[in-house]
Amino acid sequence: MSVRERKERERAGRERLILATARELAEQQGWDAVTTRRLAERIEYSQPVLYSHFRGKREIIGAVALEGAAEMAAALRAAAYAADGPRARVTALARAYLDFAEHNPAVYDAMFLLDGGLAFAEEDTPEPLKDAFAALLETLGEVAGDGVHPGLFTEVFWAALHGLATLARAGRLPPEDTEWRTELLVDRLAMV
Amino acid sequence: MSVRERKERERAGRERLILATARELAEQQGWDAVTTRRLAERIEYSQPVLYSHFRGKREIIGAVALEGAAEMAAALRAAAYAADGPRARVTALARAYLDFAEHNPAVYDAMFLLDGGLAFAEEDTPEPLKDAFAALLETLGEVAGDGVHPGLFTEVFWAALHGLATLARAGRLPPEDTEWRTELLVDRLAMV
DNA sequence: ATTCGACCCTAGCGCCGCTAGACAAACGAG
DNA sequence: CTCGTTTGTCTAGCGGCGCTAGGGTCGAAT
Repeated sequence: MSVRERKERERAGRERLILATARELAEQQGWDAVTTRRLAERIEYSQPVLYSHFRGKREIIGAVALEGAAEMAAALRAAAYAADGPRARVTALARAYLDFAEHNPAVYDAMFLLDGGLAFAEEDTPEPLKDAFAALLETLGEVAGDGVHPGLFTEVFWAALHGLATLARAGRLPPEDTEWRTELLVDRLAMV
Repeated sequence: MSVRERKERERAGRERLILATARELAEQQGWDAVTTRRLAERIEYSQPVLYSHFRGKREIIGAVALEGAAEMAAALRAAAYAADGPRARVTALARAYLDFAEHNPAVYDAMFLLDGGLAFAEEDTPEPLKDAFAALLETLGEVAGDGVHPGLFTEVFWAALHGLATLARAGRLPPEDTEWRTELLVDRLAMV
């Protein structure tokens, strides 16, 4: 019986290794560089081993995205928790969101840009994704304003953050004004 | 002399054919389906012909993006022109933007999601891109609010629209509330 | 000790973006 | 009109991609 347990442990460890390696490679050289061959070589196994853990590359991206969602949720909650008052909380939340996107571009792409085969905005949405949205909702819900549905407000605020994050990272917005853009967004959207 | 002109005309026509075919294929089946082989087959030439017009697939995407930018600028101006008053203009602009993204997803992706090898927010940014931003600026500049730089405000508004467009299209936002999200965004961001 | 099954690897399929080199058609010079 | 030469296009192929079939190895259970 213990033999089987050891094997399961080893298998789980290898799965973590695959994901950590994929993520590292993606952050270093972009997702295009994450090929099944390179990934297999880095973990020192052959390609088919990857397919005994994941259906394919999509599913690997999806798994990294879920990891990232959990981390992002934690980062957002930490930032909001450390700030006093609704207004400061929203600002801290926005900064934390944009920081996460900037410092984990590959993970952010896995979550929101690439096709990780994940369901969104449906009942079978994976828990970490729902929880990341919930983390936004917790802070943003209290500044939605009278008569505005908190969920809807959170969606709009999130979309704005997402737009800023992706356009900035793609070089489509001048980098120096990030802070002012964030302030303007919070100023206008949050009813404080 | 007229021979050379005829050849140049034919060549330009073929280039338009390539772009139109690429765009059509992308809208029908997504950019992943736009392979140089398929594209060559559809235009009834061999693959290398493509490379006599464009450096590679990137440049084809970039060319489609520029076409799209010009179209989008025209659509935005038409919508803004047809509306009366700043507030109505902004709403019309936002709707036009989101409509364009929804009805031309492949072109929108070429412009903002994929790598078309284009420079943004720099002095050598291609004219159509600058003009599309200008079209936004024309309407949004007048509702930026006192003391807020119109360009910065336009960037923020644009980012919000971009976020709504991409998240909605990727199925990351429930589709039924699009109109309300747009209204909320305009309500809060525009100082009317 | 032998059987058996889980596990992993080698090899290969059909695709991709892209390019070298052969070849034909059209041109300009005599 | 003929004959190089240039221009244009095609066939064929390179290396790499995601993914999978099938065979061999090695440890566990009997």
